[in-house]
Amino acid sequence: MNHKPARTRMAPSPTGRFHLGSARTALYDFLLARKTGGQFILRLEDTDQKRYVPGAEEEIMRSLDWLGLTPDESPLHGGPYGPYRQTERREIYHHYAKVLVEKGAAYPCFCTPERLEQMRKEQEARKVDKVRYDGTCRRLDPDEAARRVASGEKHVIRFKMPYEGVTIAHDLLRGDIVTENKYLDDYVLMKSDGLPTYHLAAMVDDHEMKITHVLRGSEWLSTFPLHVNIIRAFGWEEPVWVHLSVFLKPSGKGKMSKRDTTQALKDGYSIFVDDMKSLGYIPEGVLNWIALMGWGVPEDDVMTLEQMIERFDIRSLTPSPAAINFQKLDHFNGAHIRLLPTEDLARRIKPFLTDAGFAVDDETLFKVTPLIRERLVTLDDAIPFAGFFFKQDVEPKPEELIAKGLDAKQSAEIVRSSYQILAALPDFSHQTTEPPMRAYVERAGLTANQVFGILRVAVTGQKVSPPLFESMEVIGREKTLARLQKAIEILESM
RNA sequence: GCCCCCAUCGUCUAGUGGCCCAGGACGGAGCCCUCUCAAGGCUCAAACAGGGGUUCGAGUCCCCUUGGGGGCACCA
Repeated sequence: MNHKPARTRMAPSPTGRFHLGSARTALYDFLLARKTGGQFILRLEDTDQKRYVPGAEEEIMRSLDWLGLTPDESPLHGGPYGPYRQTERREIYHHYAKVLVEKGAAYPCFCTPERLEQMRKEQEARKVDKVRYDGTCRRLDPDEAARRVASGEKHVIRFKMPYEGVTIAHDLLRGDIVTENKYLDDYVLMKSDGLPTYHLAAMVDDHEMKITHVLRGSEWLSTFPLHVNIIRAFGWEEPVWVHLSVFLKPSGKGKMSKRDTTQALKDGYSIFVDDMKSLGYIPEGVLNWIALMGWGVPEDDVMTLEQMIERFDIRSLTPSPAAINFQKLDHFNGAHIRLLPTEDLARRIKPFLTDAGFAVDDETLFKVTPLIRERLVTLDDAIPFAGFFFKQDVEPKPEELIAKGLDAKQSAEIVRSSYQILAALPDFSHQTTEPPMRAYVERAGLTANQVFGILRVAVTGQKVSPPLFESMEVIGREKTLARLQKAIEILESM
C-alpha cells in the first residue's frame, strides 16, 4: 500500500450542523493520514458570509473531538500552513487570482447581477441545454479591463473555460471522468465582495497546504472538471481525488430531509454527531457504524479506531450511495459497550443516572455495571436497568406481584417463605442465596419462573431486571428483606 | 430539460473472467442456553435490475434500457 505520508483535509463550511456525511469524510481522512504517517487537517471554508451560522465552527470541532478525530492542524491548534480559516487568507487568494489573470486564464467581469439575470432568462427562453455566461467581458481588451479594475469598478474574476474539447479528470474510485467543455462555464473565482468562491479557495489552499488526497462528497463531481482546469492553469500537481457518495435516508429513497431528521430524533436517533452523546451513543460505536457505510471490508466486523487504521485501504472505498441504517448503529454501539472495561463503562454511565435524579455512589455503580453491561444498547438504557439499585424503596405494581396461575394469597405465601429462607442465611452473596431458593422452588412444586418472577418485582419493582440473586447481593440483605416485607403487605391487603 | 455519477439479499457490503448453484454483517424466522430482559451458540429464508453483445466461459468487460442519486449561483 501507499507508504508516502498523506496530508488530508476536511473542509466544512460553518453554515449548518455537523452531520454523518461530514463525520465519515473526516474519518476516512483521519484513517488515511494515520495509516501513512501523515497529517489530518481541518480548514474552515467560511467565505460565504451570508450563510455563516454562529456556533457552527464550535460544533464542528466539538464533534470531531468527541469522535476522537482531532485534527493535527486546525484553526484551533494552528499548524505550519495556517491560517486555517479562509476569511483570514484573503491576500493569498487575491495573489493567485491575479496570477491567473496575468496568465490569461481568467479575466475580470463587470456584468451586473441584473444583466446576468436577464441573460439567463433569454437563454432559458431559447431552451438552451446549458445556461452559461455569454462571454461579454471575456472579449474585453485586457488593458482596458485592467484600467477599469484599477479605477475601482466593481467586478468579479471569472475562469476562462475552454469552449471546445474535453476535460478529463481522474477519480481514484470512479476512473476518468470525461466532460465536454461546452457543458462547462466561466465560473466566478472571485466575488465582488473580494472573497473567493469555493472553486478558487479550495484549490489554492489544497496546494498551499500540500494536500495529497482530497476526499469530498459527490456533490462536487459536477464542478470537478473546473477544479482540475484551475489546477492545470496554475501548473500545479493534482492531488488524488476521491468523491465519496452521499448518505440516503433509511428507505434508500433520496437524501435526508428536514422532515426525516425530525423523525429520526423522535425515534431516538440523529444524523448530527453533536446529538449522539446525549442519546447514549459512544464514539466507538458511531465511528464503527459510519466507517462501514461506504467502506467494503471483506469481513464486516466490530473494530476499534486502531483496528480501522490497520485495515484501512483507500481503494476499498465504495462509490455508490448508502442508505442510513440506525439499527446497525444500535448494534455497533451495544457491541462496543460490551467491549468497555467496567471502570470505563461505569464512568460513562454515571452522568445518565445522575441526570435522571439518582444518587449514585461509585461503590454500588461498580458492582452494578457488570450486571447490566450486556443489556445496554445505549448508555441511557442504564436508567431502567439500574435505577432501582440507587433507590431506597421501590413501588411494585400490585398486580405484577402475582405470578401467572396463582392468586394474591399464594403469592404472598411464596414471598413469606422466601423471606424466611433468605433471612436465615449467613450472607447475601448470590452463591449463598440461590441454592436454597432453588431447593424451595422444587419442594413447593413451583417453577423458578413463578417464584423468581414474584421476587424480582418485589425487589426491583419491575418485571425486567438484571439477574435476581446478583441484584439482591448488590442491594444487600437489609434493603432486600425490607422490600420483601413491603411486598407481603401489599399482597395481603389485596 | 441538459450534464455527470451509481446499480449484488430489505439494508451495509465481499466478489477485480473460471475458486460463486454468490460469502459476511445488520435486521427477520427458528432452535439451544436461561429466574425476566439481554448477551452468546447453532440453523434457515433472502440478491447478481432488464436486454443485447465480447469470450470456451460474465456478478465480474462493452453497449442500450430502466431505476436511483447529484449538479446546472458573485453557496459551499
